[in-house]
Amino acid sequence: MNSQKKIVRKTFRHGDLRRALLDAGIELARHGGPDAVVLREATRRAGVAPNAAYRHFASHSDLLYAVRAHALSELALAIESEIVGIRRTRNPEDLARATLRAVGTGYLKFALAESGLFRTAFSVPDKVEEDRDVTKTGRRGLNPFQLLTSALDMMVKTGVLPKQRRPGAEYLAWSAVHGLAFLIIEGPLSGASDKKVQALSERLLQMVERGL
Amino acid sequence: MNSQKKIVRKTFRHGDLRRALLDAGIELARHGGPDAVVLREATRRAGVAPNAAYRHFASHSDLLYAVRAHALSELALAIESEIVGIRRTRNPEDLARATLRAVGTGYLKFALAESGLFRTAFSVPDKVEEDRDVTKTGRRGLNPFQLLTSALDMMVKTGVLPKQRRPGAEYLAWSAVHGLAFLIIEGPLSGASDKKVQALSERLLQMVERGL
DNA sequence: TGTACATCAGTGAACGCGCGTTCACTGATGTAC
DNA sequence: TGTACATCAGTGAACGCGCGTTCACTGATGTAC
Repeated sequence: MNSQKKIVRKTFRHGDLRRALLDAGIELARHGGPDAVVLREATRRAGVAPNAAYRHFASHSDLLYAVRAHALSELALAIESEIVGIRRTRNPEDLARATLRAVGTGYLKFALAESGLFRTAFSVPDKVEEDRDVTKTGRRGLNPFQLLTSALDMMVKTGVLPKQRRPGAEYLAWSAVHGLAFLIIEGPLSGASDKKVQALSERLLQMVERGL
Repeated sequence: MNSQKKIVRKTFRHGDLRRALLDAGIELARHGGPDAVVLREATRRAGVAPNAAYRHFASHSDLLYAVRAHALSELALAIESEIVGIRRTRNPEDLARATLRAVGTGYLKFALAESGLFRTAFSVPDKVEEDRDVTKTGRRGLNPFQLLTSALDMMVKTGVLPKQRRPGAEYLAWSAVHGLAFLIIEGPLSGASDKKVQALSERLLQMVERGL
């Protein structure tokens, strides 16, 4: 039933229970989304009594919040690794365009590969724009939304995107990509082949680039 | 706590308990989304013992399914009423374009006005493409997805959308609109003003039209 | 270097909650005669 | 028109479940002397 990874401790003290609970929570989210992040199950996996969790998290939602932050951080890392993979170019306009696409591609790849974490990341409304919470960022200290913002800024700087079209552009781009992610992981595209998903992703990103 | 609309029956038999339970379920979904559709609460609102529900629904998920179907139907009606409101034009190309926009506008308006039902409608993956379930349709016998499809077909017929761009176009349009709906009701745009939402909606639909 | 003690991480037991679901029943209704 | 009876919608009581959370506790650890 429950995949009880009961860990037998030798010592009374755990060592790093907070970390262990968080890891268990992340694992639960990875496989079952936000609803699977159950405090009691996390303590079971850490091999500890249920109430021990309250030494490290004020409440269930406190744990869930930490798991969500981690999920956002992993998403940021996925986007960054896509940006790093852009092939070199002298042309700054091409680079700007490629960066925006990389943000979208990274986002979609993560949604597909880690749909549980992805769903957890967005299971609660969150003002990510000005968020300075470093547990939600990747290596560059930016959260996923901020990575998108900086890509769009680059497009303006290089003249690819007219300045007057910049305000609000992040929401348009985000909408398109997030919507496709939804259709793929929870909607009618959930059974579609990788090839079809791949093709739709590319066309969607084209649409955004052209339509912005 | 619970807004107990306890109905006092005079007769032993209820009359139309199925209908009453479904209505209660819809009301619950309207205010709290899919998780609020609780079988026991529906029976409470109908003024009936909890197990009475089993005369009319095989299980909790059976009830939830019926509520979802209703939500999809209401969404279809919202879209249709937007289509009906298109101002007259002789130009079939303009009409086709206006129809697609109406589909998007209706979708977004419904998501905003009835976010609980909207979330319920999409709380479970569903193959809507070939679905012939009439409890999910509007007046024209089409579900929301099929209304979108027919709008795109119109665009091809009038030459607004090149034929080779037609396949898969529904998923691109749907992605953009659904993503914005999400950002508005559950995401970072949840606190945004109506004006801002309105402006973003229009720009998004422009982006789709131009980018398809 | 050894000992007393404060700290506080984790224990064990229990709580109330609300859920979906099953059981054997009761009593109003419609129908056959 | 009146009566016996089958039907089946709704009742009442109970089930097991798993959850988040609280309580008074215990015992390993690090520190002060």
